Amino acid sequence: MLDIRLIRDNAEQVKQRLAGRSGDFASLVDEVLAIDTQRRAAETERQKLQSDRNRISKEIGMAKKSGQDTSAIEAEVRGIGTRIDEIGREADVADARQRDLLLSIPNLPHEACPVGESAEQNPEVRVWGTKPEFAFEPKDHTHVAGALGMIDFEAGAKISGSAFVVYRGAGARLERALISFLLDLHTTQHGYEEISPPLLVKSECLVGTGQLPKFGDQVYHSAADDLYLIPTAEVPVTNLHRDEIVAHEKLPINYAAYTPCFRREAGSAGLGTRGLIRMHQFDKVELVKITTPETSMAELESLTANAEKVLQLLGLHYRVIELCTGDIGFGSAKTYDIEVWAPGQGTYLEVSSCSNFGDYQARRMNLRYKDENGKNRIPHTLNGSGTALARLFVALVETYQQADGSILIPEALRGHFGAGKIG
RNA sequence: GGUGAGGUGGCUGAGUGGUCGAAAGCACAUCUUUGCUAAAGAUGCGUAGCCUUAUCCGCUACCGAGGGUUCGAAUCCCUCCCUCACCGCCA
Repeated sequence: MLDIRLIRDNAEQVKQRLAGRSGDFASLVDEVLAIDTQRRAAETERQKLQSDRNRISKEIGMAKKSGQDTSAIEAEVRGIGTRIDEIGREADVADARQRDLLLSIPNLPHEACPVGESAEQNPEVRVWGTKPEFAFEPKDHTHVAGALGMIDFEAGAKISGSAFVVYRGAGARLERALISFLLDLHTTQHGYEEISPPLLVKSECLVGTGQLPKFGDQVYHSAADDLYLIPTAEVPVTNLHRDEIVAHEKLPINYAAYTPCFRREAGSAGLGTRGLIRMHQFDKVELVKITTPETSMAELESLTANAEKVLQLLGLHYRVIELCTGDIGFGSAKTYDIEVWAPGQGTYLEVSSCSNFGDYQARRMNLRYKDENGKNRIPHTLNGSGTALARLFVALVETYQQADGSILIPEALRGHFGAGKIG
């Protein structure tokens, strides 16, 4: 959520920076400005009337004590009460409308965010490793892992429908090994605290991180309980500190969480047709940071480096791209995507999206921190996958497949997996 | 799911209709004094909104949440949520 004062005082600048995004938000800014004027006028009027009522009510109390008749003056205050109700409703409606509008305006892209219209203009930041060479035609992971009995799409479809999968045997074990490899790496080498959160959350959490109200059709919802299945651990983990004032000594806060992620993928083309690449449910280890505004950009670099380390240790070729203003996520101010090479696909797959949200999420969830001078300030929040599992699984299987159909397990993972190869 | 007890400021905890945003204690900050690894005293110390050139002043709201009664609600009434205990059920 943007600061209404920022919009009020720098409307043109705000519009200009939002213009870099895809979509037109200038009219929303105008609308919020208009409602803000209305809201403040009503609020001022209401408070003046309340002040009158408080004063007169006090006089009634004192008059009654001294035995005077107060019926005339009571009637007068009744009139004020009616007026307060009327103007109060007006103020409340305007206030709610203003909040709705603010919640549907995306974050301002950071000055450091490259300007561009779409994904084609995302600059490549760096490349690690090289595309592996094969003495044979590398196969798709569905064939390699399918032949070894590691994944079963038919079983997934039978139980839950399309775009669900059952991992089994070495596949299930590989998935589990990856999860503990990732968590161990981030908690013991990178200084993150491990979190295992609930997978069902209240709507407030989704508003806090920005999925609601705009993207409600992408999350699973249990109407009977009004709870939502998390689309990413970002939601419960960042909201751990919703409505809190955190002491500055605690910053930066670093959390790592493994959770399954649930996404409806409504309207996604090609859902489930490319093996494990786009599923309704997938595992992910998420990294979340809460930092001071001064350090958030440096923390974005370290968070991204922490995620990259995963691919380096597994010996997987990848590239890092920076999202341009036209491609950046709704709440993000600056984002790096890490894309791993999948030889069987002949393409790079996004396995991590590392974003600095600035104060956008923190303001939505009323998260603050007390600085060195005892002043309440709004911290910055960041998150990134470290990394998504299903696609990591794809890259691993496709990169380490052998001519005989077996899969080699990279050195770094052998301790967790308990073997050097599959098949 | 049932029954009972509760939800007050960073914490503990008073407060059952009228100068209560709320006593007191603890914690914290600044200052003073004695002195020295501590003690005593003074002062200050919640959040948000409105007004405003202003983080001054002033005003408003907030005592789990939302409604209601009343001239006036932390205090009375209703609904809901949460915590704790016991029972039931259960991985």
